[in-house]
Amino acid sequence: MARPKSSALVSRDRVFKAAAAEFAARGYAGANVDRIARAARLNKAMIYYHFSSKAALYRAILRDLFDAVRTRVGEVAASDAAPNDKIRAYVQAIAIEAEARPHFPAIWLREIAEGAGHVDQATLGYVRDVLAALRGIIADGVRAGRFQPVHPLLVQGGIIAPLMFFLATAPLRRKIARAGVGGIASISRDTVVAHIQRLTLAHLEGKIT
Amino acid sequence: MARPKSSALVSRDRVFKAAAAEFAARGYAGANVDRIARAARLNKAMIYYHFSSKAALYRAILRDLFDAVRTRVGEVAASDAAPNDKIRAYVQAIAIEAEARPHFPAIWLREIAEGAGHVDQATLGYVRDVLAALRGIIADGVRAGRFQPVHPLLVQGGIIAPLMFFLATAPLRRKIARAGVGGIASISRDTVVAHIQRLTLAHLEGKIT
DNA sequence: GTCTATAAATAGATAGAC
DNA sequence: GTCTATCTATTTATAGAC
Repeated sequence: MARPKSSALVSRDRVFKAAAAEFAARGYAGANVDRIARAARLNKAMIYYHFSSKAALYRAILRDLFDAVRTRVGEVAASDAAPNDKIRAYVQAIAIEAEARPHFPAIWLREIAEGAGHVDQATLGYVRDVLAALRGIIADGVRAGRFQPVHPLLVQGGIIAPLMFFLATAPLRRKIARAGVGGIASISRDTVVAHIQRLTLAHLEGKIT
Repeated sequence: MARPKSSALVSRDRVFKAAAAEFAARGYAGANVDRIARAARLNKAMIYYHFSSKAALYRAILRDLFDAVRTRVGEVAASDAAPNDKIRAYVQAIAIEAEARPHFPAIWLREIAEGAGHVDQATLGYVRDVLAALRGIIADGVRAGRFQPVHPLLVQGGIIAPLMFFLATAPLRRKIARAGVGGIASISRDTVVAHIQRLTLAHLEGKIT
């Protein structure tokens, strides 16, 4: 069983999860520590017992998020798959970590909007590692004569921006669909991931004029 | 000269501009009415004189933004250009309106993150019109035998998400570049727009497997 | 139209008991 | 580890003078 020995872990984890949802829904400034406490079925003081401040709590969530992506993306880059399969896996890796964290898309979008204002040095390092992994995959493909030498950030933006857009709007699209507007919700996660994989590979393989 | 007759217009406009910058930088909840007033070289009471509340001020900014896109995109759809040129012009239209409003990308990203929580009925109508214009352009292309019948929202997400990502991160990328990391800032607005135009057309023309 | 002063509510953080 | 009570600062919004 994954049951922690100490109840401290349970309570800390409850704070973490509740805070992630609150920050995603309302942003850093809009998040309310009291509301986080209520959602975690605890009181405000417990939040400051586990985390030193609202800002530190938010930074912990950011670190977890980018560390997870860094780890999984690093595994993809280190594998011995072919470059085009690595790109497919790279897109999947980000989608998987995003799905494991419902707060991921909204928080990511907000940090972009904010110029990464809450990102600390550790997290910034993770972001750099992610970009370095992608750069490595592209370089391999170029060496193998399969990819064009395109700018990694252009590739990264083409992957993560639409992916986060579709994941973040999924709840809204379902709501609109329920309100009677047909068709808008009928784009599944798999459709989007497959589409982004194809588009990214077409770009890298120079199939786009 | 475009000089307004009454100074009221000048002051209202100063509030509007200062508020747009504040909302973009800090989000709705993080925005501070006093700071908006200082930036507008006015006092807080003047904001409530021109706009009835912080929420109403924000909604006015949202409406202006989506109305501008709706108008320009509507002109593109109504023109007699070929479908592929209309798609290029559609991408350009959004880029142009975004550049005319430095606050556009950040506010758009935040609204997506928030599930369009501040979007009122009027603004929602503008969003629908934008999507309808794109749907029309695609339908024309399909009738002319030039486009595949792809989902308009998939196209829209593929255009606007990366576009807003690159526009929103431009200041941050410049900052990182100044701090010594080379290469990251070297993606220009024109490069991004051209890239998105090509990718979108490749998608619509079925050039992607 | 523009300002100062202030009301009223909210929210981050801490003290201290258990 | 967990709680209640509270301090303190901030912030939206308004009253009322000029």
